[in-house]
Amino acid sequence: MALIAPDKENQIPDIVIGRLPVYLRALAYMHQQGKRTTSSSELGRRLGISSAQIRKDLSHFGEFGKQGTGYHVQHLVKELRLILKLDKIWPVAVIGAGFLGHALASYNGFEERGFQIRWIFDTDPTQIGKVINDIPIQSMNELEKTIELETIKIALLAVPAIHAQSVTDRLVDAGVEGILNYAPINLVVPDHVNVGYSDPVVQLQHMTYYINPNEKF
Amino acid sequence: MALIAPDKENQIPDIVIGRLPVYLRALAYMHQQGKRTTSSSELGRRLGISSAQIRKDLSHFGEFGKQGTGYHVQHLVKELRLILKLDKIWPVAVIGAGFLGHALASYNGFEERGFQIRWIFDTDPTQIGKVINDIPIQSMNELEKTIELETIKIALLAVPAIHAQSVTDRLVDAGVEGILNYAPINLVVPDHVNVGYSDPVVQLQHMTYYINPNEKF
DNA sequence: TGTTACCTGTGAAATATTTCACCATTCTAA
DNA sequence: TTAGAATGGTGAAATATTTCACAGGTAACA
Repeated sequence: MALIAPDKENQIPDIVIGRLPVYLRALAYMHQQGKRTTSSSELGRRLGISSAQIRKDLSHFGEFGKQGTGYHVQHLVKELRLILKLDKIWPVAVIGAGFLGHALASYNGFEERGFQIRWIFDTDPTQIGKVINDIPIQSMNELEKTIELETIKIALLAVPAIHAQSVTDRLVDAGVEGILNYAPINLVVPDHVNVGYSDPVVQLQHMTYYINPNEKF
Repeated sequence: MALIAPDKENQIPDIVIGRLPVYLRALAYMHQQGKRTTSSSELGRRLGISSAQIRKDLSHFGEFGKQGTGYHVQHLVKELRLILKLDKIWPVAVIGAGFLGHALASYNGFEERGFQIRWIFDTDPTQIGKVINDIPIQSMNELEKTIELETIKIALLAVPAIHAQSVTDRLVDAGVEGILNYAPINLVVPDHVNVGYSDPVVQLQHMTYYINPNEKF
């Protein structure tokens, strides 16, 4: 008599989810270039990934290709956007209006890929009220109130490392569920909150392992 | 008679290398806080990683801890810096002097972690000659000449996506071996060149898979 | 000194991920 | 109509990565 797993884990590996946005980016680019169809091998060549991996990844979500032909680019773009819940625009808050917060708020590449920066917060009284890319900088005093009122789910965290954890705690308490952290520090958050990290130094230090420095320095 | 592998692969997994900078960052932080010793379990708790993984990772490079006691923070920091070749400062070039290039060049957190921004390049004639954080913006016409003369090995790529691949080709031809790419596009490079990617949208799209949008938008 | 609570480093086991290899299908062109 | 080349989906096999679990070793303290 076989024992049946009561709650068969059938969830898709996170590592697979993490590749989907990369596929989407490449496919959207192809679409923009006027390309109608592509194949797992062509996509793999562009991304430096094996074709089998791409097919296997996509197979978790359905059958999107056609044997002999490949994938219809526009269709696959549409499907990936649905899977990643990008059929609506996600409103996003930027926390911190330093150089980096300014650069993020000024970047116009978010919207066509599913996001819109709608709020900017800072503590500096001399910054508050200034406008970046049509968005007025708000006081951090209004953080919780605004997050709850607007049900903001995603924030870009561009504050000094020393304040990153305390601001994170405030964001989480107010209901934020996704944080992209630019401060060079690890954040502690509850399980239901997703954190992404962007620390250029971490990435550079990863590279230096493989590079031989020259004698000059 | 045993067949002996002629070229036994004994290299350390890249995924392990990728975690070392994160360990280093946390340890340097502890050191700054005045902490003398730590343990794999404490470090793991902070980073959301199992203690076994940390011990296993470090074991690839030697024995740095002491049973019953744990790790001497300052010592482990020193060892990790050696492993990652951070005992000297790596000079770095920023390509592109837009908002992002400006933010990168203005950031003062590089130096204490092993890097120094020393050059900034842009095509815009009205930008050339301007100074950011003591560094004058140079013309892209001087790119190859400067890279070769100074033997620049690492570059931060902050140019529009449309130019990213062609600039990359120039960097690689001139001798750059590590590129941190901020443009939302995949780069094709030879095997010996290391590329890191930083695209906030890719990270946000990864998160949205796990977050339920609210009804408001 | 004896006892207890902690630690590391590490083989072995358990999982997770990637790759292989092949069938069925599609398209092209002779 | 048929042959040949290309392609997706997918179990099975191969690899890679993580976790387990325990033999020492250390420190603190009664």
